Amino acid sequence: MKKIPKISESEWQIMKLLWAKNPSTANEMVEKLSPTTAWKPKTIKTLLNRLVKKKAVGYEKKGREYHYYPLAEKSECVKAESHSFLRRVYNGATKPMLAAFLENEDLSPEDIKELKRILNKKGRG
Amino acid sequence: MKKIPKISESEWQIMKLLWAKNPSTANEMVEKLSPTTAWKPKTIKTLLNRLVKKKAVGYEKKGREYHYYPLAEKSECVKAESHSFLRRVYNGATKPMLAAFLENEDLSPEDIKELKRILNKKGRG
DNA sequence: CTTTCAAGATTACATTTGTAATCCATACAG
DNA sequence: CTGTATGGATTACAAATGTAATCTTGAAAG
Repeated sequence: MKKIPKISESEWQIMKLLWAKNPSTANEMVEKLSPTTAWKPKTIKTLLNRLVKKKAVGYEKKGREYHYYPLAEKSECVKAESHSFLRRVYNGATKPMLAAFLENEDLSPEDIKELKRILNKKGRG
Repeated sequence: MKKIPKISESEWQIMKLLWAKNPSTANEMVEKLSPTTAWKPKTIKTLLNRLVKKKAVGYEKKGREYHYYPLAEKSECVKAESHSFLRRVYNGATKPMLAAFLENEDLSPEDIKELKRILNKKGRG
């Protein structure tokens, strides 16, 4: 298993964009983030630089701009962050965490059906 | 709803101890943490101080020691941290998050049964 | 009472993070 | 060709965090 770099709260925003559209230019990301954040373009460049330094992101020069792409795998990062959360908040106990979410969060009947389906498959496995 | 202070990774360790045994002395916590962390006692005192400053923890003087107790409510902190995680990693989408955990984490047959029970109750609700 | 030792208060310091502004080089406008 | 604007590189700076050492004070020991 490769080692995944630690990705901060703000950096996660960037990574999610890159996983969704690979590759992206800095300006594309500025566009996509402008409705949801108040970040100045320079801020986004800084975050990209840090991610490059952490080897979470790579780039290729295309004309005057860079085309950035994720180096860290989404599934790995999600797993790491999930486990970190689970450990921090629930001492690593999966079931209580799931129970809390199932009880407290809104779920549509379709969601519930889908989750039951997963549980059934799991039970049989 | 009251505003809950931001609790860092390390501080969570402290808060969990205080929620589990309320109140606790600093030395009790040092004891409890010594198997799991490499923190020096002074480090733990620092974390307690910061939590006091953040109003997440209070204390009462008892003889020469303080008896520390949580001011922030566990359920509130757990909820805040959960939502933060959900937003950061899953853009706030509960179902995909649950599906990922259900599929990837180990669950005993009893766990599965219990979770199904919760889902059934939810479905009926 | 006085000394001392340990709790807590204060201070320390590097790293990470959030948030950007300024500097520099070069691809395009003319 | 030359000037300029823009993308990226470098620098900036405060707050938060991890991790702890030193200072201060008062309770306990004698």
